[in-house]
Amino acid sequence: MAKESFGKYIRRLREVNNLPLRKVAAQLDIDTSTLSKVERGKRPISIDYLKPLSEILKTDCKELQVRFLEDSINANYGKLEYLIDGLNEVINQLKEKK
Amino acid sequence: MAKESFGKYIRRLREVNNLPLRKVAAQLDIDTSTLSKVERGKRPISIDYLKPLSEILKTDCKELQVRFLEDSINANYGKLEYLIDGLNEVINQLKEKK
DNA sequence: TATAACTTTGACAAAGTTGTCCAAAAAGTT
DNA sequence: AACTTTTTGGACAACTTTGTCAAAGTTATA
Repeated sequence: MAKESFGKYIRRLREVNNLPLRKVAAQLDIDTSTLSKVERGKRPISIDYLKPLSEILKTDCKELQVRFLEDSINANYGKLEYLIDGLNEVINQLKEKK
Repeated sequence: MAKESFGKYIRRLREVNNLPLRKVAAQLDIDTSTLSKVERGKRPISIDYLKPLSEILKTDCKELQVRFLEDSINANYGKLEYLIDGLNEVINQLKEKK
């Protein structure tokens, strides 16, 4: 079964924390409607909001990034035939680089 | 040491094949100067050109995709703290999905 | 039901991207 | 050196993306 999307994930967290869109959006300094669209998958979130969002939603920053990447990579590179191989290679490069 | 960039890679292949920018660009149906910029890393290549490009340059389509991903993922997600973890997770998801 | 708070929708502006065109620069040839 | 071919640079138009605003729709509650 397919994993919960990024949007549904952050909506769920927001509801768990009993926060209205209004408050979360204000803390991120974006418009309520923008956040609403992100939650419903109508548009991607910008990468810079991930860190603050994880704090606002009191969630693991890593988990949030991982979920973001799942959506984003699939949207951007889903067409590629050799995506898995490419990702593995990228990981190898990144590990060497440290 | 850092790996050869995507641009340098396709330039090298083009030169090995003794093809001018003009010919490769024409086959891709893009402007010569666009391809020139891609080769010099002044702009990204659009994903749709990868397959035809691999044919024109007589190279392994997989290798080309992998090199493209290295550049592209680094450019788009390089900032993320947990990039490696995220990529691993994405790979797991993709493997399950098949 | 009336009211207030929350959420969604779509038109819009600003900024960023993608690719073209053409002139200038560089490299190769005779 | 003159000529031809290849490559580069930058201004431009078309398109896409990112986020805002305000009005309309929903939901919760008194």
